[in-house]
Amino acid sequence: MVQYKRYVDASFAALSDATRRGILERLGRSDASITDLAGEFQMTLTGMKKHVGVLERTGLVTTEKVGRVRTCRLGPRRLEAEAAWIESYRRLWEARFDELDKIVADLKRTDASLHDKNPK
Amino acid sequence: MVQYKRYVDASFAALSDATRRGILERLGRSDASITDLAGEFQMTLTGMKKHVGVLERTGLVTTEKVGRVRTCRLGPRRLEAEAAWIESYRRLWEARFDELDKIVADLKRTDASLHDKNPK
DNA sequence: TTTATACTGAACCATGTGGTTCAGTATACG
DNA sequence: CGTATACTGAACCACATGGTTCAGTATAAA
Repeated sequence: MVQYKRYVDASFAALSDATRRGILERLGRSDASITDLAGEFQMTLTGMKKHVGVLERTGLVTTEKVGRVRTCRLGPRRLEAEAAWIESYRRLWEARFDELDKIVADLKRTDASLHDKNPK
Repeated sequence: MVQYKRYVDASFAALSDATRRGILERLGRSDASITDLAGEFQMTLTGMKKHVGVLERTGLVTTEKVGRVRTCRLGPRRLEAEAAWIESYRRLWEARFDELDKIVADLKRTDASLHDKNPK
């Protein structure tokens, strides 16, 4: 459970970087080597390796080294827990604002009846 | 567009901390002061103020100070862009793996016909 | 065997993060 | 008035992040 939370932490953190989101989108089109990715995102190999490492640690990317080249592909994680958290938050948000609407409506009613009884 | 990306960056970063996700869930139940939140999440007022500041900057929380107390409530942002990104990623992931399945199927077919022509 | 390619790791750097303490300010209460 | 409450800002801390350079190692190609 704590472990679960940490995974969500790590995934959201991984997604908070535009380059890493770009890498995921890129790997959605086709697999790529570190050199490919470094070229496309204008970064040193070392820099790209680090980003791939972050994505790999969260399970969003897997890699395999054959000869000199390390091929990167989308990993097994599908952001289910993250999608679920966001969806449940959105429902919470709706519920909360419905509730506030009700309170506002009540206030308006009270206000109206005050005006009825005590206009001024 | 760049600005849009930065907002997504900031939201995902804000969500990468379990305490901040907890604060959002808590505020979904009812509004709360900094003192309330600091007590519930066992943290100093200053520490909590910082978390609220992060959430406020991303629009996930709004606050209003009346007298001595600052009341925090859920803000206008509903994580639409973030939910959309994750959903589109999940579709990409499905498509990519369907494609890989097809490749594997092709390989199996080729392999089978090789066996037909050249059993060994 | 030499040379070029592809990656890797260590070390460094500036900046950000998640937390603290301490010293305030502003407001409410008696 | 004096005192307690609620927050705020500055400063500090250890550590993480996003990037770099530089010096390797391992493999492929000529």
